Amino acid sequence: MLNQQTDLDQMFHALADPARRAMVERLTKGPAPVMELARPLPMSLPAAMQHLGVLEAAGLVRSEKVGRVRTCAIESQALRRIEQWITARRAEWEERLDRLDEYLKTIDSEGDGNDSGA
Amino acid sequence: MLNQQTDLDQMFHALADPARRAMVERLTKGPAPVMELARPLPMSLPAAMQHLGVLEAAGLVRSEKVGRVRTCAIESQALRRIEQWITARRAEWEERLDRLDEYLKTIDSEGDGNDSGA
DNA sequence: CAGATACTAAACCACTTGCTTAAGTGATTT
DNA sequence: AAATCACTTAAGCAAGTGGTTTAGTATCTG
Repeated sequence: MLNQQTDLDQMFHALADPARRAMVERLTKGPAPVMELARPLPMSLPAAMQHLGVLEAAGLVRSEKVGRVRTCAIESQALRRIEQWITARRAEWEERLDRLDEYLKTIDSEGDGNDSGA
Repeated sequence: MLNQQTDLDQMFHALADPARRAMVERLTKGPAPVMELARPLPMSLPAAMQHLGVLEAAGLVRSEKVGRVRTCAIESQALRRIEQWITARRAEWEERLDRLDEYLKTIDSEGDGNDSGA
């Protein structure tokens, strides 16, 4: 529970790369071996493996090796964590706008038609 | 519409740093001058300015200079863009689980009451 | 068992990040 | 006008990133 900060760091960082987002997008359609994740990417297999490592370290993907094939799958809870952070910010933001709106209405009905602007 | 890829890269990257997320969190409470965003951070003012630059480049924050004070505010549409990407992935993922569930039910009712479970 | 397959590990290198300090600019206060 | 304030720019540097190639390790296949 302590280092949620670092968790978010890693998750956002992991998603800040098109190759890694492509992997995540592929994995939302179902599990896949490393080979299949790497094939469409314009880079060598070791490079793709490093990206996969970043996704796993961030907790966005989990994988298991059976025989010589490592099968990867998405960890949906991690995505939810990011979603929550963003939703919280938006909620705060929208609540603020609501309060501002209330305040403006208060001012509007406070005095008579006195124009104190400018 | 073209470089949405790059947009997402920049937005996720911008949020992958605790100093920058702190700035965003502060700004969801309302606009603030650079000074106020920089003060709580454990770094020099120029360093904080660079973080702010990353947020602006990503379109998450907009700012305007009046006199010698630059006032910053959040750009809520950008947050919504990220939220949409994540929500889309989760929707895809959950839809897949639903389909899988349907499929399993199909198999289950295919034969008679044969218990094939563990 | 020879050879192909699917990763995995290691060494390396160009480039970018994330700070720093020092100096500069234009507004505002005294 | 002089001093202060709130940035802004620039130069520089240690550390990290994102790729490469090369070589190695277990599987499978014939």
